[in-house]
Amino acid sequence: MLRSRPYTRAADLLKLAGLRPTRQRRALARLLFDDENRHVTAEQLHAEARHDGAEVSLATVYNTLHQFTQAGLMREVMVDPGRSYFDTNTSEHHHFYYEDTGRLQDIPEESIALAALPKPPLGTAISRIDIIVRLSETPR
Amino acid sequence: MLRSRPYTRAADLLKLAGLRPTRQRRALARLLFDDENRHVTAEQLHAEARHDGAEVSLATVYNTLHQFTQAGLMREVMVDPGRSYFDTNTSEHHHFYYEDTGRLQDIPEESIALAALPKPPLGTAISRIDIIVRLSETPR
DNA sequence: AATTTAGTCTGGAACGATTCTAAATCGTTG
DNA sequence: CAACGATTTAGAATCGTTCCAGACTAAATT
Repeated sequence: MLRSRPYTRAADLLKLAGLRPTRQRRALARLLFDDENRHVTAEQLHAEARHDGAEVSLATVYNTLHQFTQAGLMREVMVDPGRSYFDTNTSEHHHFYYEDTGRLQDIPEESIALAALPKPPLGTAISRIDIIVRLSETPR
Repeated sequence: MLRSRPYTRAADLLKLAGLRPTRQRRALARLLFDDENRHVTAEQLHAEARHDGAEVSLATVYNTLHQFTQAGLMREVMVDPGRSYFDTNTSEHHHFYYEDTGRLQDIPEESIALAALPKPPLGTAISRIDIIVRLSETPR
């Protein structure tokens, strides 16, 4: 009776995205969407799922992250060459990136803004703007 | 006598950076610095050098790009997971990224600006801010 | 100019992240 | 519950990048 949070958002989102609610997708969706917003790499999520006793292969984690992203439930953030981060917050926002730890964190909406967005060159449209504020630990 | 541009900036920059002007470094420096600013991947630069008849290994291209970057002659730009771009423009500026072609282009200084930069979280300092404006081709 | 020395370059092996593949399994529908 | 198509999987394959040990070369020393 400790199932504090039965099938909440996770299940609904799968249905909404038109993805079959398989055991693996349900487990991952629960980890990703049941609580607050998350920033994960495939490896991290895989480890976490495994740790929870969910049997999911790494390949499936990759597949699933891409499917969720394509369905608009997540987005990919590029901060590190050779490592992909996925973010469950799909609203317009930007990121702090802790260079030493590799942690990613949303920047509060109000504390950053573009003064002027550039005109896209002819024949193109802006598909997205990413602002990454890279942080380094201050030596004390 | 068509050597229109003898040893110009390239050689000086090597000296300035305290790097031995080896055959390979001179060839790469010439490609990178003798004309206007450039955005390249290691593979691209390698192909270009080879095409010019310069015998340089891919490993050396990587080493050299990193050395130039460490010396402050270039900077790395992260736009694509699993592919590193290097930019010869080290002044503060931001980028357009053509998603379909993978091309990178500077955004004119005036046409973009941050209204407010966010306060770095306690114990950290901002080491750099990157703005990537992602472009997609407009279907006509 | 020949020798030494230290920095540099190289091919190929190694690596980590990601994608692919073909066979096994599962969810859904009738 | 049969049967079909979607999904999952382990393992191989691929990609960009880094590492390594030996060969090479620019610069300093004779």
